[in-house]
This record gives sequence, C-alpha cells and structure tokens, in this order.
Amino acid sequence: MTPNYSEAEENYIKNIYHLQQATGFVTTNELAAALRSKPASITDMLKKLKVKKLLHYEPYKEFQLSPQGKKTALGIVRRHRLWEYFLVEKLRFGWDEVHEVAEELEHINSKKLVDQLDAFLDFPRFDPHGDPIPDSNGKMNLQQQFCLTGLLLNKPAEVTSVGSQSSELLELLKHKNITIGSKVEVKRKFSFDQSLELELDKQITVNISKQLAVVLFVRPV
Amino acid sequence: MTPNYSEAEENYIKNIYHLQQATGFVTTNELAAALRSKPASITDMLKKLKVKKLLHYEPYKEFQLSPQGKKTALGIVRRHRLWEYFLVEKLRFGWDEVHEVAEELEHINSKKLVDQLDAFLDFPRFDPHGDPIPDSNGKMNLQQQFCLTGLLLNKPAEVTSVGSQSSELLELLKHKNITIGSKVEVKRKFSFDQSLELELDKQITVNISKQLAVVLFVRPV
DNA sequence: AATTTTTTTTAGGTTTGTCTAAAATTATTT
DNA sequence: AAATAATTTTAGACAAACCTAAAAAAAATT
Repeated sequence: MTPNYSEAEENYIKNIYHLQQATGFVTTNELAAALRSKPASITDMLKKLKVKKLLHYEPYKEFQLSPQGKKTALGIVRRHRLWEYFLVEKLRFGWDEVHEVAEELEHINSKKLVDQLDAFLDFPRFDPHGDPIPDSNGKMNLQQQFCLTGLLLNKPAEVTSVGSQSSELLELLKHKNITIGSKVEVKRKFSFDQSLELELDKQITVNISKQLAVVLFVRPV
Repeated sequence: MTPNYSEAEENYIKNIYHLQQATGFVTTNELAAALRSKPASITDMLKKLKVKKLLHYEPYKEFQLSPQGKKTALGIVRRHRLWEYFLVEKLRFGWDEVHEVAEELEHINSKKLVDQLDAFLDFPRFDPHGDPIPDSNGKMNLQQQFCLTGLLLNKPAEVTSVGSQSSELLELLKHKNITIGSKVEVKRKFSFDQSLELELDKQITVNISKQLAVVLFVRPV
C-alpha cells in the first residue's frame, strides 16, 4: 500500500513539512540549517524525494511537499505527538524531556501500533506542547491560538504551545515558571525593547523579552 | 558512559547472545542463518565487534560475547521483552503479533524511557512468551521450566514459553488452542514417533508431534 | 596421509546518506 | 548593465553495512 521510507527520508519530510507551514515553500539552506547538515546533502535527497513523488522540486527553485508527501508528513507528526503524549501522561516524563525520545519512536511505522496507542491514550487531540495530533486519516484540529505578542492588554489567556523545543528556551521557561496551561495576562508593553510585563496565574508578575514573546502561543480564556 | 551501538550491531549482539545460550559458542554460518545474511557479511561485522571489545573472536574460530557484549545483549533483551509485555498488556496485541514491532522498539536505548516503562508496567518478570525480563542491572529470574518432552505422565503442568516465534509454529499452536498458560498433562507417549497425547485444560485431548513437543516449555503446577 | 568437502575469510563492488571543494546559477549592489 | 555576493548544484570521496566470487583454512573422508 503506502511505501515505507527510511529514517533519513522521514526526517527530511517532517522538516520540510514544518518549514513550509510559514510561507508554503522551503529553500535548500533553510532545510540544511534545520537538519544540521550541508546544502549539498540536501540537494541529493531532494532529487530522491522528487523521484518518489513526495516533493515538488525543480533545481535552483524553492520546493514544497506533494500531496503524497504531506500525507506522509502527517503520519510522522501523528506518531511523534502521540508518543509525546504517552511519555508525559503514562511514563511521567516532563514535557520538556520528551522530544528526543519521541524523535526515535516516531519512525516506527506500524499502523496497528499507532492506532492501538491512540486508543489506549483515549484519542488525545493535543500533545503536551499544545500542538494538535492528526487522527488516523491525517485530520487535525485547527488551533485558535496566536502569538503572545498579539495578545491585547488585560486579556486573560492560556499558554497553549511553544515555538521551539530548544533546551535554552525550556530552561528559561522553567526558571520563569511558565508551562503549557499557565494563565497569563499582558499588563504593560514597553515600546523601547518590545518587552512585556506579564501577570502569571493571577499571582506573580514577570518580564518577558521580545525574543521570548514571539515563541509563546496563547489562546484567550 | 556506555557507548551507543548501531541497529545492525545490536542485532548481531542479540543474535549471538541467543545462539550462544546452547553451547557457549557461535559459528559464522549459524549467525548468518539467524540473521538471514551471508557469511562474508558476518565476518566483516565480527571484526568490528572485536575492535569494540564486545566479542571474543579469532579468525576461523568459534566466537562468544565478551562480558561487555553480554551486558549489552541483556539490555537489548530487556527492552525487547518489556515492549512485548507492553504491547500485549496495554495495547491489546495478540502474543503472536508482538515480535516484529518489538524488534524495532528494542533499539531505542534511553535509560529513562526503559526504566519508566518498566515501572509503568509494574516491573513484570516474564514476557508474554514466558521468557524472563532482565532488570535494570541485567539480572534475570531463572526459570524452573523444562521441555514438554521431559514432563512425566499425568503430571499437571502449565505452558510457560515456546522455543521459537516462527509464524508456522504460532499458526499450529493457535489451531491446537495451546497458549502460554495452558494447563497440560501428558496422557500417553508413543515410542514409534515420540508423539504425545495431551490433556488440555482438563478438557480436550490433543496429539502433539515430537517436533512440536521439543519447542514447548512447561512448569509443574 | 592425501583428497575432498565444508566453512570462513579476503577482495572488490553496491547502496544509502553524508561530506568538501569547485562550478553553476540566481540575487543583490553599485 | 556589470560586478559582486549568496545560494544551489555537481563532482568526487568516504563510512556503514551489505553483497558475490574467489582464495584460504579447517574438517571430514577415503
């Protein structure tokens, strides 16, 4: 039925999928940065993915996943997020420790395994980072979430996801006591450096740099 | 600390471990058959495993795992059997469907993942095939089980494990309604073909060929 | 003990996925 | 529009893990 792809191919597909969310297209250099490899290696693989009809690609042009490629990507994202949910809910991982292990688990492509895991977890719709989990047909709940920088003053909201899993970011969030689910309200905006003063869980007040604000996503409550 | 080995290396180590249970030593041809690959490929890898100090090996001689290699093997076996237990107990897999998926899961070597999984499962001591699961130090419960051919007449016993996971064997067991945990009693032994007449679960009577009897293991009850 | 058979190793080749260095193309600047 | 800079591709190499065919060693036969 659906072919099986190598771990390397899957990593390319997954990263192209995430990168093309922004503008619909991805460049060789962008993808090389995301995969921490060299542009020459990217070109090699792009040609292979094109032959396998996973990618729309012409030399020297930007590229994007074909419908086939997108479907494959959604399968990988589904597996990744289900395993993250499992690790946090069942194996008591911290939500900031799951990423690496899920990167390995996501490559095990057994329909029975994944669907039974989904059922065992009671068909969760969002992973521990707040990102939606595709169902077995690849359908995802859209999120009515947006960037913290766009949140109006004194509007109560809830942190739903973070824009990166870098350990630097997670360290900072832990230190500031911000997690998925934290209740926040923007109290002041400083135009000098675009930093924000935030009220956290109706209690303490913290300051947030612009760099941090752009990677925090919230939903009004 | 402990190095990380490739999937291929782990498969070699695991198979050498199982094969050397019989006589303490393994030959190139034996291992090639077990891994469904060619003797020349085996030789290549043996040299690499020797360099990594996982294997005692001299050209043209039989070989066996070093203490390091055995420890590594026990880690792989632990992961394999824990995942098998998880698949059967939590994800409702049949005990005859778990092997392939567990072969993939076993290669994910994260101490936290494996130890938390172990805890989540309540530290099971035996996998669904009746084989003992090593603890986090590599210690296993010895089994007081023996081959069905050695079971005395009219001694009640319980099937604890099977000597192979071949689909042919599993098909036959399913047909005869024999599973791990079945209660059996040997009623007659026919010396002509060394077949056995068995009473199953105090109810029906079935006939078992010698070839089948040698791969069934039991424990007196 | 010499010959034949079997087992194991060596030599050389293939595929996948990576790399560096150089060439080609596209984009930007002057 | 020409020159420069940035991006992308090509060419050629490399490591891992496999293969086939031939050579070497060990085991079994006569």
